[in-house]
Amino acid sequence: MKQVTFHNTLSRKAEPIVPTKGNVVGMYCCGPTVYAQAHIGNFRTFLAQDVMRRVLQTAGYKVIHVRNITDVDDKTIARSIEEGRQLTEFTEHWTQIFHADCERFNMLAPQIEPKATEHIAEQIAMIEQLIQRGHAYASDDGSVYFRVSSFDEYGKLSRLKERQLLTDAPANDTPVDSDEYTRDSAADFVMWKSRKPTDGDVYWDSPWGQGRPGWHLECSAMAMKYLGNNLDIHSGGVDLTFPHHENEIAQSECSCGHEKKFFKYWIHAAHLLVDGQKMSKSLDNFYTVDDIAAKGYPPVVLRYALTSGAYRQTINFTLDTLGAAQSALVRLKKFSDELLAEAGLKRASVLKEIAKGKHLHDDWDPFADAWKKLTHDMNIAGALGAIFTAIKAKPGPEALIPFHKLIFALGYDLDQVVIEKPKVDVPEDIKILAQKRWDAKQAKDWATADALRDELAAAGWKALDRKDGFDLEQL
RNA sequence: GGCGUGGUAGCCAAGUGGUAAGGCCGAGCUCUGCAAAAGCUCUAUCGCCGGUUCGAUUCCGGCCCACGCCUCCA
Repeated sequence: MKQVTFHNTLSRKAEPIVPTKGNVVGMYCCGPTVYAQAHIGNFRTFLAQDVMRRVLQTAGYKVIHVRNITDVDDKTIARSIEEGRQLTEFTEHWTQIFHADCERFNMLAPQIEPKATEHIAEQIAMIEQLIQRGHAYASDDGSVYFRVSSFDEYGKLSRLKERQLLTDAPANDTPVDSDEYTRDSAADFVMWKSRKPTDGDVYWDSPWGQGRPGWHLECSAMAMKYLGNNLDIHSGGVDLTFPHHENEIAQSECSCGHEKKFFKYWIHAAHLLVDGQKMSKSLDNFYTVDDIAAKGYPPVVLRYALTSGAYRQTINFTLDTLGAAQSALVRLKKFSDELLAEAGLKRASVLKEIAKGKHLHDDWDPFADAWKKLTHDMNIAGALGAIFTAIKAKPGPEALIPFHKLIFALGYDLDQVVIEKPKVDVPEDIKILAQKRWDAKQAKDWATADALRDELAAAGWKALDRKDGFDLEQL
């Protein structure tokens, strides 16, 4: 039974994943625009995609994971010019930081990570096909637009027809970009943007003159190139449903003469709020992995906090949830440690085997319920509940593999979990007091020992005894 | 205005037409001189009002509140 279901935005229902081709699931994820460090909201989505992939792999599918890097757009160009750096150098810098963050989160690296700037030819070819088929037109200034009215199915993903768009936008909302005026219809979107002074030296030659690709186009061209035969899953944040994904569908399906459906399953992750509001720098609730790490929480704790809620539901992130995540992870780690110690195995080697697919049997006992929850539209919260319930029943050594298969699927790097409190520098006088208490204790002079404990407490310290000594903790 | 999501214990959060998983925190107990650790136990009638039903937190209708999207955005 390797059935995995996900909620498909196209049908608005949870559907079992049936790959286009055999046992291979093609999975395209809209990746980051590399102009700054990704924030935890971005990672909420990327982490959901990572678990999605891990669940599919654990179920026995071979996943081809493609995640693009958007390395040319208004923001990357503007910021790089601001900083006086070459676009490639600038985007390379942020790409590296993105990769480092992904690693810290223990995310599986996509097998293919295409960059927009390295697929200009494919994008131009797609535009040419669209023009040929009458779905696109060039304007006088050399920009090319997709003619939305030429595609009957436009809007099928976001249910555009059922919505009444806000049309009376304030006058100053009208884009000043010259190419915006030359569109035949307000709904038409740009696929090729003619070169502007604000683009600096960023441009490519094309049949329509110098310019650069529009944002929606790269995903279409690269997804078709790398997953043309495995158009299974396409995912991203909810905000991409419209217009980004709608436009991708239009471009892609029209470019091939409607021979192919551009992806069977569209999966969207909800947004993240911080303290009940949208993250923003002005509200001082804008966090990156570094910000959370600086507060003493390793990335695995943040990963837990960002993934333990339903992926299709907005989560409200607060710093308090990190404490809960930390404590829960400690329990998982302790359980893992016990099982491994009993079996005389190392966590890394067990997980490595699982990652390689060496334990693809369906023997999930005693975690069958947890796995079932995980494969049913990725119910991570439900799965965690089932895991803790199973742990409470104190299962035997047979739990080792199923438990670690779940840990693999959830992607928690338990080695990052710190069970002991970090050692802190203890002032000399406190050390002396504590030593005196220890000596009194050894002499079974309880009265003195207790008095010294009180003194320590008054100074803000607490002694934690071990068999052969003591640790000190700040109150 | 249109479309959509959510309101479950102090906090976070699953779930189901038949009297509510789990995590965190807190409290009590057990166990160790004390403390810590560990273990055990305890804490909700599911926003409000109607309806359908033998029975609804779960279905339907209305209302209130919060939030998201409506062409920059994970």
